[in-house]
Amino acid sequence: MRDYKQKICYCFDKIKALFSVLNNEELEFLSHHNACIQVKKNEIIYKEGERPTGLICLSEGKVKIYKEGFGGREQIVRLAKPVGFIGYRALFAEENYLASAMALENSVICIIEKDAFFEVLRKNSSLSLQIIKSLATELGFSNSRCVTLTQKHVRGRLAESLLVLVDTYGFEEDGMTISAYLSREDIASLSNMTNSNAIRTLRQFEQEQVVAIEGRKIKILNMAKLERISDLG
Amino acid sequence: MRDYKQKICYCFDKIKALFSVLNNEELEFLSHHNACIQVKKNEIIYKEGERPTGLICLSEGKVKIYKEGFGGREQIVRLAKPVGFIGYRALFAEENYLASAMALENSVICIIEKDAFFEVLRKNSSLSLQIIKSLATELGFSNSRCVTLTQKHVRGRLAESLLVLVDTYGFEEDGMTISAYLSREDIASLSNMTNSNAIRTLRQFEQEQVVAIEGRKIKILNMAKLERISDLG
DNA sequence: TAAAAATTTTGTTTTAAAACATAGTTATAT
DNA sequence: ATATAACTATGTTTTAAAACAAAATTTTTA
Repeated sequence: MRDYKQKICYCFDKIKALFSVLNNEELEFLSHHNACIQVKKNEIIYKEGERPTGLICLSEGKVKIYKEGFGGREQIVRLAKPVGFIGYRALFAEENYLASAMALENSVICIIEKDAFFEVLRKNSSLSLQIIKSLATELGFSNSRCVTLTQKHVRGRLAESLLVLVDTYGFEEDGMTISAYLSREDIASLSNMTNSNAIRTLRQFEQEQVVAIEGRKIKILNMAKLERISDLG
Repeated sequence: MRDYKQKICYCFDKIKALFSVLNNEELEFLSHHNACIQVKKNEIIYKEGERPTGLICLSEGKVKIYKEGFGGREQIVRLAKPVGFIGYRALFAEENYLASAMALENSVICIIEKDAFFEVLRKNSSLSLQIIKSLATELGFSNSRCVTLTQKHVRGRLAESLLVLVDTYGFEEDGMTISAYLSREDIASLSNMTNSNAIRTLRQFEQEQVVAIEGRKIKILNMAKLERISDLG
């Protein structure tokens, strides 16, 4: 596990949005048990097997949550965006992490101490209900994604992944460039396919004028067609 | 949705075990907002797209939770055993069902009215925490299973499914016969493969003396080897 | 009990995707 | 500025699993 040194925190205000159901006193309390850390691109925030020490909030940046599969083949379970939680599953299940988290770009995270957080959680049932709802929603995503990752073909999976990227990170100002610059490797891990297939299929999409590619920059030219490819499987 | 008629309930005592954190008053309250229903083998309890009306508890029997995939290909998401909840994900996410539930054998379910349950939930933070924990645990399973279903080969997937069956339903008195009699079709849906492959691979396992087959009855002859096949992928 | 339906079984063919190989390109560090 | 490493790209071969087909068996029902 990374060595989390306490630093002066400039970002608690940002993550407040995640705790809209708390009152000022509770917010104040959490802010005193909070540490902020800058993580560099490609830096690992936590690793599979480690023990959670607190509730991690992503304040700025982008993070991938991924699992190591067979023969070192990686699968991206989830992409996190600010402002949002990461690593909460293991915390709530009282387990060690089952996945790892890595910054996709320079990011800022806040860590709220475990005990402090649970103290608030025990008292505030609105917060509990909110967490129950979001865990249940995520479980739904996970189940659905499992079906598509196993049943869709390469084209359908890649198309879906691009849509997931758009859903998660949105577009740049031009309204067509996906606002996330993943490596082909990461696109492959997200789509559950080999590197080669991700590259090849992306190239196909370009030839079909569904996307335009410029290095890691991907522009969606024909959203409707992309959705059709995804839906077709 | 099935027409849930109120019936005299003989089974609330059984499902009480699920609510160990509630006091007698709360239990009493829930028991008055509870209906018990017998469902026959192959009967559908709820379908993808329907709206949850309450918290369903499986009191007796076995139930599969499955999703319809592409080209009607079914994937079993989870197997439920008594005593346990089913259909709670959609209820907590405040969504319609994303999966369907079908009885694998004659079963008894109890349905606790939605509003009554949430009323108790809002007041009892231990119950909330318990639910948070179990949702988080299940999310972990779901993520892990997704990796194995996509990355393991047919043999590994089938071996894992047999282990899941054992984990969930255990053995008969002989200590080797899996205490669940699924169709080959269901074994295939659980292992994310075609019918033919499930049958063929099961036959292979028999030839390798890992299992013994007698119709739907499956005996595990060599657990260690089965685990090895599963771990190898 | 016979007929029909559903399920299980086995063999063959086809195909999608992985594995492999190798070259070109871009980024990083010295 | 040049060397090294990391990433991207593309072609070829191999392989695992799906698709297809058709028979045998079991279960259901009329």
